Amino acid sequence: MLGDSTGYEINKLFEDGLFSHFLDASYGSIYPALTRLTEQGMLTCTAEAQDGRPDKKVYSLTARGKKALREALMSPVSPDKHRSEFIFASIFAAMLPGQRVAELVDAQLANCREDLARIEDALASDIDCSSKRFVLGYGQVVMKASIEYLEKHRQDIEAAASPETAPDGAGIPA
Amino acid sequence: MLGDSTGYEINKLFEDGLFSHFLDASYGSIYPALTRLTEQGMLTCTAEAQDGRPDKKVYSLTARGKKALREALMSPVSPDKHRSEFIFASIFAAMLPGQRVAELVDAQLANCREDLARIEDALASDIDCSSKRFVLGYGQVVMKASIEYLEKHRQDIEAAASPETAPDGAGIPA
DNA sequence: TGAGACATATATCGGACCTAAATAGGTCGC
DNA sequence: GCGACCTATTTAGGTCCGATATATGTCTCA
Repeated sequence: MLGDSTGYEINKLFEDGLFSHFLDASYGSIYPALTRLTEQGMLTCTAEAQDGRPDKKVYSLTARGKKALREALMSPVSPDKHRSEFIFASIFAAMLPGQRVAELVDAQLANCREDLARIEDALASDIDCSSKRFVLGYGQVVMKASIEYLEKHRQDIEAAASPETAPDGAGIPA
Repeated sequence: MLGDSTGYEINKLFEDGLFSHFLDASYGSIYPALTRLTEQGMLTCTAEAQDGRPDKKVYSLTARGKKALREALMSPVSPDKHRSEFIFASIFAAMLPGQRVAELVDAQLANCREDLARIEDALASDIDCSSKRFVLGYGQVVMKASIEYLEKHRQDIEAAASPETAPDGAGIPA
């Protein structure tokens, strides 16, 4: 729907592109899906020969594929899922040394800042499309809120860390 | 680590409890994991007979299990994953009727508000544990930021919706 | 000029995980 | 007494991810 594309390019969309913050899909899903959708008449495939590399297979959405997408978008959407190993580790801060907790917060902050930078780059360059701006703006406010919270409250979780003195498991929620 | 528990109770932790916003796991993961961890000596299991129901199997973390948890928490954590079908649909707002887009925003707002209410209930009742407060607080600010953004910018995505007049696909990002 | 890192490009295996249903009875409200 | 919902475990089926294999081009830096 976003234009003719190869599996490789679709993967990049999920890794660095417009989709990267709120969506995910990997080669193990993308290539089998392209094959299946072509068999079902949702896509057409044009192979372009290249020297020294596998053929570049460019896929295009058919009218039927577009109809199927529109129908899919009319059916109920499931609620967001947000998974965080950082949060998981934070729950058990009381059994970790303070240094490790600080390290976890630093890593989380670095991830958020990187994500925010990527989003703001995209916002600065492609201000053309309103749905794109809406999606990027959503990611931006969520990342900003996370960063602000971590900066303001990191001492709370760092204080919860178990120094050598505290007994194992003291302070873990019941 | 959070106390002796059954598989059923662990599931509730992921569905409504402390873990529900940032983590997920279902019976299909929980029960096999409990069996495997018991075989590996990470857990012990005590079956309590109940009339008319399957035995209630109460699992307890062993010293070895606790050590393995601590080691796991010292190994690198992967970055957060945030998946949203709402965002996916928003990207294609231009091929949907305005009514459908408004419906999607309403549903997303309802989900966020429900989540926020659950978090704030938990914050109001259990203010005992600092790591718990930190985790709930993180969820709270993220949900608040989402709700605020949706309320302030919903007209942007609703305006991007394709009325009957616009051609299919006009306004979809390139 | 050469080494190493990174990008292009597709494909697939193994395993982890989720969804959903099956099973069986209990409690609570109306 | 009926229906809705809660307790409690188990598993079959299918989807999806992570990692790797395969081959080659390009860019950087010494």
